[in-house]
Amino acid sequence: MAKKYWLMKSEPSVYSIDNLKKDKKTLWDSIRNYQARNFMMKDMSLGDEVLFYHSNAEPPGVAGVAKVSKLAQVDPTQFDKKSKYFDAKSTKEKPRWYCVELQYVKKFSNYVPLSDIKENKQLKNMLVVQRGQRLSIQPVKEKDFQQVLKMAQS
DNA sequence: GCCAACGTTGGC
DNA sequence: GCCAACGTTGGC
Repeated sequence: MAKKYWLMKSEPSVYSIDNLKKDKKTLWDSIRNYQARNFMMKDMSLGDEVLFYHSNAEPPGVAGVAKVSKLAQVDPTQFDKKSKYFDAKSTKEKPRWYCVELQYVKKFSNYVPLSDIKENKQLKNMLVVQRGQRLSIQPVKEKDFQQVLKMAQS
């Protein structure tokens, strides 16, 4: 299967590219949105590359690259009563939430702020620049992915 | 199954 | 901190 590309948002005050760099790998848990979950469950493959996006950051933007290192598995936080992501409607027999594991690839030496992506006409179709687009996991076209990499190098 | 109310996201 | 956009919930 051809490699696919994604953009995944994280608030750096919660989990940033530096956390991932230190951890090497992380479970992308706590996703409680069906569309985002379905991307992880149905569409992601091993080796898919991910733009690591810092949301609610100053400024918001793409901070680096990760890749999918494990396919979707049951999200453990849904069974943790102490977690804010606990879901009483989910059962072990039929878990509701799944998540993939991401592996650190690189942190951009040049952070790519959202404002630069918005100014780049070639990227005007990227979902992240569309108004009101809140989905925390988004598919990205290969040429858009490559363009963001280029911006991170310039 | 409609839709109003409410909660959350996330840029500004 | 504001608020627009969108998802979810729950009454009917």
